[in-house]
Amino acid sequence: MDYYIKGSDIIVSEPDLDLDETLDCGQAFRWKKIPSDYECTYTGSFLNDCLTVSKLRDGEFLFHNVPENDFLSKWLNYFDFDTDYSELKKQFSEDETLAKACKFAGGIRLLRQDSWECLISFIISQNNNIPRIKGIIDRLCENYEGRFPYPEEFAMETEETLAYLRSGFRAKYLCDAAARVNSGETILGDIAAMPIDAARAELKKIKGVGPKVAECILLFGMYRTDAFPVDVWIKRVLSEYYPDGFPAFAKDNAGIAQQYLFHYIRNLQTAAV
DNA sequence: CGCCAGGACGCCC
DNA sequence: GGGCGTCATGGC
Repeated sequence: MDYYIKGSDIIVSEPDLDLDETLDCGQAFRWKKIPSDYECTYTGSFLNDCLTVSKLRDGEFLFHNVPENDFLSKWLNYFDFDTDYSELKKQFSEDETLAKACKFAGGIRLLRQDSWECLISFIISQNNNIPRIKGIIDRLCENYEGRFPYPEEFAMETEETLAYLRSGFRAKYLCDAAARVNSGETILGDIAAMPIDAARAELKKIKGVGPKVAECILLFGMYRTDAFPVDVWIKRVLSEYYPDGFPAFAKDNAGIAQQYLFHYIRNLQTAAV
């Protein structure tokens, strides 16, 4: 990744980034594609921090009105710009199916999101579809002036006060999660540093957090790249392409490989196989 | 109208 | 420890 400053903006060169594939692939839910004079523009947030980013051309992006300090301290990390995805994809491509997946959606990057925001977001995600997940999170943030509520704020909510979310049976899970985090019974920063099986067990103490959601929090909210969320789509991939198990060489970055595979299998009809 | 959505829980055996 | 009905809500 290279960047330079142009007025109040930052221009970023990064061949291994596609905004659609990265910001609208089901790992984050607060990014919106908005009309603009550019080929593609997204606006969204990460906790309190808002950003508008446009594609100028393949591999070149405009970060609107971002001070260099903010870019270096927040967005560089959020977009995982210090990781060489070309190298990762090269490693993955030893495997035939992964090679196809990387070729199909090579602009996916793993966003380094906030663990608290991920915990809430992926509790909402269970047995739900992406448009509705986004709607619920939109209503939540609108209620907090467009930002994501802090644990101490969310812990004040009850199933009744959360009715406006229309999150259904998940409201009681959200309350339990907020109460645990706010009381210190669950310390997400500590969990992020635990051996992965201990971290899984600790996350699953939260009501509404099962194997899949725990894995998503580890991968998307704690940058545990060895976490491997298995949903119906990945189950299909595993049974069809990896009956003898997932390739061991990709184990440390299995979660990132999972992102390519998830996108690939979901769009298999449009992917030139 | 029924079916499904990046699942988890509670209860059953 | 695996199998199964149930859980709100909304888009199709």
